[in-house]
Amino acid sequence: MALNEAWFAEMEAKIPKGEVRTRFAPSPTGYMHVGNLRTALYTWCIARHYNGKFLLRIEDTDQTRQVEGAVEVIYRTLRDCGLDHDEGPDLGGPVAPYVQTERRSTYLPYAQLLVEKGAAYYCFCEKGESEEDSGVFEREDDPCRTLDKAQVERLLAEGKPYVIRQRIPHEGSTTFHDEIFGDITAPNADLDDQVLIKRDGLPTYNFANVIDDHLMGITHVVRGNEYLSSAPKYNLLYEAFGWEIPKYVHCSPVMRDSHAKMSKRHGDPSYEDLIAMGYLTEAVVNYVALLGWSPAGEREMFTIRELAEAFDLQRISKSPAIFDIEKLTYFNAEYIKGLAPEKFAELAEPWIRKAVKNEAYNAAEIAALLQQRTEKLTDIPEKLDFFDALPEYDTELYVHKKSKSDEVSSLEELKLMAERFGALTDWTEENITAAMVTLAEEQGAKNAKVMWPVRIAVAGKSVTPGGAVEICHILGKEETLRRMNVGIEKLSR
RNA sequence: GGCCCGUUGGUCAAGCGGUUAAGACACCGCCCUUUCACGGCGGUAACAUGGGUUCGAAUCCCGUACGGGUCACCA
Repeated sequence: MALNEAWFAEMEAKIPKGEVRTRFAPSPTGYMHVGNLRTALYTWCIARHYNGKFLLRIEDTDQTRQVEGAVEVIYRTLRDCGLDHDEGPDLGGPVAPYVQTERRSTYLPYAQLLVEKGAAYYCFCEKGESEEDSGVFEREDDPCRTLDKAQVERLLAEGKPYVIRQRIPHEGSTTFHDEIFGDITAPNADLDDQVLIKRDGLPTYNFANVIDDHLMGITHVVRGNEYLSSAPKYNLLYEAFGWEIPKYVHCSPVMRDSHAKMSKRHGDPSYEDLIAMGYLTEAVVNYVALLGWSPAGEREMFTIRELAEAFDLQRISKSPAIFDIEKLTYFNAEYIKGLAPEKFAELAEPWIRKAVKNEAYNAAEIAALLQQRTEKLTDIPEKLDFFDALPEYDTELYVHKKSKSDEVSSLEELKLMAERFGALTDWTEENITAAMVTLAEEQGAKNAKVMWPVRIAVAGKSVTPGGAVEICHILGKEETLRRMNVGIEKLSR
């Protein structure tokens, strides 16, 4: 079959030049794991750092692994994280389409071109025939490797199913350069004649990637380092075509422990899972950026824009990083503390209302107590369980050495405070504070001697967000007095 | 098994021939404080291992061990 020179020229002509172009090229599996997110982030950072373009390409050449709604998860995650793309299936662009199955017709001609150049060959073997199953380590030559042109033409004419394989030299070695790992050399004899075009006519990942990266003008190929060992084969492909080799950036994986990567299979959280677990997007992105990359200074907190600005390929680490949810939690707490109070109140309200159904209790006021002591939004409800109903509690709680408080003294203080609270006409925090402080002063005691028992009485637990003043204020005068009387009764027994 | 890659405290990591081997999380202690937190201060804790090279090695070279990747018509 004759190759269409004009068509190749047309494809080449479309390739944008003179700018940094990176791409995030996920396979739509319906699950954006943390490692994926990090790869996307680094890829985006490179593009933004150099004022280049960031593209989204969907690699869906595996027909057996299509997942409903998977592409939406990708769009949603990228959007939520602020990883905006300049070109993609939804936006179009100069080198559209951006979905590999929609580009299916572009791969075969390139494979044929390779055959023409002698760098690939048709293989008519049955599936697996020329391939050993794992466990056998000696590879024999594919018999189709030596088929002559006439034989190939005849078999093709017969309509015999085929794949196209890359013809790897038996001799010599291939060296490629990786931005992170440096120069890596592998003996050609260890490389297999990988399939380029599958029996179903679609390209393999390895082939589609090279073709698309070239045709889309990708300058930096960022991906997981599981591709490190196939990189020599990509180089051979680029060289056979006479194309410029992009910069390779192979990132080491994000691990769940020292042995295994983060994975859905092990039940490790995806980006969306983390959000459901009460983590903030900004915290997740910031934390994930620091897994495998470190900034030049000592600063750790970065907005996504600052990450792009600070990003430097040289500072990506070679070794894998274990995902530590404790440190993520720390980042999250920092981000929560840094939120504008109104913003926090807005985010916290649904969680507050999970525990506090009584609308009389002001959510914004409760949020104010929570903000400085919340690590994850999901922690909120359990902190507030005492608002709707005073829990059963033991009078032991009234004993607190540091406050010089015990059951006997507490009974006294509660009685006196109940009286004074009862006399208050204006239930403001100032007045509540003043009432308690005055009593303490009169007794020549520390404020805690009064405040401790009051807080225990109104909350029924020793650990609460906020102190006696805030809680009493939110509960209101009536409920405060009622709870104090419950305490007085308990202590009188 | 071949090939490739990696290895600094429990974790993330700085370091790129001369450092008392940073910093952060976690942990522990102290201070602050109306609880718990927050915050402040301090502490415990590391160069996988054996050989070289060098006046000098966490940094360079080789071996070993351990871990990971890859060897699919999956990506």
